[in-house]
Amino acid sequence: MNWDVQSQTVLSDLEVESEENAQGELFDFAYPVEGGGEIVVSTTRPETMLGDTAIAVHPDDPRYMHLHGKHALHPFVDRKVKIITDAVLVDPKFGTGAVKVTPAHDWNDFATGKRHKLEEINILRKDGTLNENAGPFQGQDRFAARKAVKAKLEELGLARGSKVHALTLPRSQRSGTVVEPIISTQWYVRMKPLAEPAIAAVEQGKTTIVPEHWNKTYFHWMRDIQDWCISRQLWWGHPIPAWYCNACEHTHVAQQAPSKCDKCGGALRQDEDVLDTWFSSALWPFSTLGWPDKTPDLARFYPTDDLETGYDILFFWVARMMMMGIHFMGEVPFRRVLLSGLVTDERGDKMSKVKGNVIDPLDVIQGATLDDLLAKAKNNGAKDSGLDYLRKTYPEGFAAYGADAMRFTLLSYSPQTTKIALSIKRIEGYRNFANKLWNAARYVLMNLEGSGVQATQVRPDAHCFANRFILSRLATTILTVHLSIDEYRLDEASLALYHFVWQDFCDWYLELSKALLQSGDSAIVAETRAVLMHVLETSLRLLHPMMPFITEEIWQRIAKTEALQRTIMLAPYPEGGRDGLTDETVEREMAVLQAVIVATRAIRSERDIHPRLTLPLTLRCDDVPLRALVTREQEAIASLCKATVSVEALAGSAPVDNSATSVTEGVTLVVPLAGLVDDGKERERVERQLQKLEKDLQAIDKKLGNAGFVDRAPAEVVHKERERKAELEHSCVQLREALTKLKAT
RNA sequence: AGGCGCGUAGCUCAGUGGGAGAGCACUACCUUGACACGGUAGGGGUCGGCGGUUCAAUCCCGCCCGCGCCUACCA
Repeated sequence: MNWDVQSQTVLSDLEVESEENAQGELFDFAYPVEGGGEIVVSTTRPETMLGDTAIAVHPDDPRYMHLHGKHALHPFVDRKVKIITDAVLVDPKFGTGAVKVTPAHDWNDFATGKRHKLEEINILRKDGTLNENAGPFQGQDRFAARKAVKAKLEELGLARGSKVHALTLPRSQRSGTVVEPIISTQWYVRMKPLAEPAIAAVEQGKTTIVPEHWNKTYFHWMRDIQDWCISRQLWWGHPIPAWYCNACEHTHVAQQAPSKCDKCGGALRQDEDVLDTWFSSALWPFSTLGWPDKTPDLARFYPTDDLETGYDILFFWVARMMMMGIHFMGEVPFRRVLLSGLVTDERGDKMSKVKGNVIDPLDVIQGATLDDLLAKAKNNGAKDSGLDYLRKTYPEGFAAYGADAMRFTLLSYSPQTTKIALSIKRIEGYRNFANKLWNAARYVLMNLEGSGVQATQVRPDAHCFANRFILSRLATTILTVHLSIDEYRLDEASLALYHFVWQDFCDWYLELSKALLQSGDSAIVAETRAVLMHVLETSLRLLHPMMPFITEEIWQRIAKTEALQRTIMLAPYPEGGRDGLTDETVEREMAVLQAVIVATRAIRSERDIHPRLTLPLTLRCDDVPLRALVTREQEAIASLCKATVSVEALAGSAPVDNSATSVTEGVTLVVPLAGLVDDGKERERVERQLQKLEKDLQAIDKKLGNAGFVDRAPAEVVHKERERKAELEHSCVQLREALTKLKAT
C-alpha cells in the first residue's frame, strides 16, 4: 500500500505524484557477517534497515560467491539477516552489488520477500514514527530516525561513506508528504475484467475521445492497468460494504447489512473505512439518476452525449466512469469525451493552494483588490513565495471583467492545447469585446428609435451594397460557426464571431450605414434600419451561448414582434438556410472597396494629413466593371475616407502635379495636394510600395520560369499565378509612372 | 528508460503542400454624435536545427537539440 502518514490513509497509485530529481543521499554501510567479514549495502532510507530481513546479491556475482547462504548480524536488533541470491532484484553493476531487503517497506523488496519466503517486519506506526520493532529507535519520527541510524552506524564504525543521489520521491497528492510503502490488508478492485470492455468500447467507437490523440494515452493506461486500492481511512465517503464477524473474523460483503455471521452466527462489525472518492465519482453517471432503480431520468439521460473535462482526470474519473458504467449499466456512460487543457496560472504553473496561484473565477468576474487576493491565498495556506507572486503579477488586483468575458476567454483556447495559461490580459481583451458589442447595440438602438422597426428573425431583403455586404458576411459567419461547433472547435466559432462583430459589423458596416441613414432616401433608410436590427439580433443569438449575460441584456432592449420568445435563451440558434445565403459577388466587390479605402487612409496617414481635412481623391481605372463599381460606391468611399471622390479612365488621363499615388486591386488612386506635398516623403512611400510588389513579382517569375512548376502543378494553380503576375505588373507600371512624375517636379 | 505532445512576431497562441496569421504589447496620428474598454495607419517572424521526398516544404518523412506531460524504475 501507499501510506500517507499525514492524512493517515491509504492512497491509490494515481494519488501518488512523483517529485523528479529530488536531492537525496545514497548511504553505504556494512553488515558484519556471521563468522567474520562484512557485506556493504547502499540505501537512500537508512532507517528502513531496522526492518531488513535479508541481503540479496546476484547469483553470478563472483565477489559474493563465498557468502551465499550465510547470515549477517543486525547491529541494532537481535536478528540474523540472511544472505540470499536474486537475479531479479539485484543489478550487480549498481552500487556495491549487494542490496538490503526490507519486505515490509519497499515494493520490490516485498516481491523479493515473497519469492524467498522472508519475514516481513513492519517498523512504522500510522503517524510515521517507528514502532517497537525499531529497538532503540522506537518512537522517533521516520526522518529523525534516519539521522539517528546513520549516526549510530558511524559510531559503530559501520558507515562506509555516502554520495549525493538524485531520485524520484513519491509524494501524496493529498498532503504532499513523502509516501511510505507499507503492508496492510485493504480492499482492492481487480481492474483487468473492467478495463477490457472499456478498451473495446473506445476501439469500437461507442465512445469517442476528442481530440483523438488522447486515445493513445487512454489505451496505454488501460492496457497496463494495476489493481485499484479503494479503501480510505477518512471520515468522509461511502462506507465500505464489508462486515467482519467479531467471533470468527469471517468476512461478509453485501448490499444490505447482514444481521449476523453466516458461519458462526456471531455479531458483526462494518469495515471502518470508506471508499476512495474517485470510486464514488465513477458511479456518478447513473448513481445520480436514481440507480439501481430504473427511473425515467436514468432511461432518459443514460447514456448521455458529451462529457467535457480536463485531460488530467482522464484516468481518475473518465476511465473509471467508463468501466463502472459498462459494468453496472451494460452500456457506456457517454458518447463523446471532450478533453480540454489544464487551466494554469499565467506562468503555466499548475494552480495549487500552497503556491497561492489559484485564481477564483468569481474574483475575475466581480473584481478583487490585491488585498482580497492575498487574504484568500493566505487563508488557503499559500506560502510567502506564492503571495509574492500575486503581489508581483497583480499589483492592482483584478478589475471586474464579468462572467461573459471569463467564459468567452475559456472558449477561445484551442481544444488541443494541453495548457490554458489563463491570462488576465486576454480576459481584458474579451471584456473590451463585450463593451464593443454594447456600444454597437447602442448605436443601432439609437438609430432605430421611433422607427417602429422590430426584430422578426427573418432576413430582410436588401438592395444597397453595404446592406447586402453585411448580410452576406453574417451568412458566412453563421456557416463558419456551425462548422466549428460541429467539430468541437469552440475556439474557432468564438473567433469567427469576434471578427464578425468587431471588424465586419462595427469597423465596416456601421461606418457605411451612417451615410445610408443620412441619405435622405426613405427607402434606403428603412432598408438599412431593418438590416441593422436583423444583424444585431442575429449576432446576439449567435453569441448567446458564449456570452449569455450581455446578449440577454441587449436582447431585452430590442423591439420585437409578438411572436418571439420572452428570453433569448429560448430563441432558436441561427441556422444556415435563408440566413446562410452568402453573396460572393458582393464580398469580392467589398474587398476592392476596402483596399481602395485603406490605401487612401494610408496616404492620409503617411502624409500627416489631419483627419478633419477632406481629401480630393481621383480614382482611375480602365476595367469597365471595376470602374462601374467604384463609381457606384463613390459615396461610400467618400464617407469612409473623408474625401471627395471622382472617377475617370486611366487611359489618356492627365498627370497631376503635386499628388500622392497608390495602386491597389487594379485601381489607381491619385490625391492632388497642392501646397501640402512633400515630394521626398511621397517618393519614399511609393518606392517602398514598389519594392514590395517587385519582390513578390520576382518570386512569381521564378516560379513560372520553372518548367517543372508549369508542367506539373495543377493548371488552376499556374493560372492563378499568371493572373497575379499580370496584376502586379500593372501596379508596378503605375507606380513607376508616379515616381517619374515625382522626380520630374 | 518507454509513451504522448510541443517548439511560428517581444508575450500568449491559431494555421496551411502553392501569396506567413490573431489577440495583447509596441510606434505615430486622432477626444469625429455608438464606443479612448475607442478609431486610423504602421513596425516586427531565416515558422527550433540538419538532411530527405516533391515542380514546390513552415506544413509530409528521418535524425538532432530544447521543453512539457504521462507511465515505469531508481539499493
